[in-house]
Amino acid sequence: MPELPEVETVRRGLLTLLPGHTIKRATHDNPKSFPNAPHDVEQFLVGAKIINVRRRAKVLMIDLNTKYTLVVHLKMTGQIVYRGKLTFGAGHPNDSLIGRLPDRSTRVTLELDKDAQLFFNDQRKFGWMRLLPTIEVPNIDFMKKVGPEPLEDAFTAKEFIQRLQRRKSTTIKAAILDQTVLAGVGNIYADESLWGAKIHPATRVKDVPENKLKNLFTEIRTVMNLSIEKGGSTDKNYVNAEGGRGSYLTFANVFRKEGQPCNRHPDALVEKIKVAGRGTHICPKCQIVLTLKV
DNA sequence: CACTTGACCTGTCCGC
DNA sequence: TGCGGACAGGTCAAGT
Repeated sequence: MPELPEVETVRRGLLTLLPGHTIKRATHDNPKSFPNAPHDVEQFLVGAKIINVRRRAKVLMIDLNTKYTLVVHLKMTGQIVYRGKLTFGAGHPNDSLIGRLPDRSTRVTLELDKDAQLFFNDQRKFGWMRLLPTIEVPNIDFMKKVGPEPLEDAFTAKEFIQRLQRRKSTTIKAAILDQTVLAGVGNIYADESLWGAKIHPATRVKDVPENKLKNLFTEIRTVMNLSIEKGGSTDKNYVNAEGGRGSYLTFANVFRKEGQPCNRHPDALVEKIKVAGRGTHICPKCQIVLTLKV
């Protein structure tokens, strides 16, 4: 569920809430969700002070003053939710969501000082939270192979197109979902950016004209920036660091809009198809598969 | 190497 | 209501 804009929204929330807190205790209900040895947890997590919260691709990093970092991947249904003493009071708008935590999807609970808690919830147990030496984080397999950050100024359309060439026979949707090509695009922003660039998701990379690839690069940035501004996309599971919802899907053009008129062609209805093994949303009028003759 | 498919889990929704 | 199957926003391993 969470893609770059959702993870970035969580990061920004946690950054205002966590630094300065000390971790008093950690409990978990599932070794796969939190695989660290109890010895390391006692030595480097319990008693540690949180000093920073960073993000790379869809991965969150909570830095501790013990030179260790809590690395978190939310995968499909993960949530990181903070509950402080002040936000947990009668009448707070998020009480209904965070008031009843922990619940049966809570995998890890961190007890913080000042009567606060940090919950890692994950219905499907695909996500994980790992304690690693801060200096080792860039060396884990995922970090070594993940591609550039799409919102960094240093990442250019030219480099985007070059990196796409490694996947020239696959579909353009599979290529932008490939985290080694660029970081952070998931199913929602793949569909939204391809609609924006008027490219059919099943088009082979090598059949997409270069000017459309340039447009796609711009669209990826546009939809991600808009989504961050709207606090991300909440469909079912995603919530921000305080249990609140994101509103991007209100502004989405095709994702989960099957049967509704296309915003560019009111006479055409958005269709749901399958591309790269994923549910895929298109306007059949402005997104046509191009096949160049070889 | 590039590409596709299934596996990892739990929950929900849809058709019979 | 109950049951079976398909599906859900991400990655990885194993297959061709």
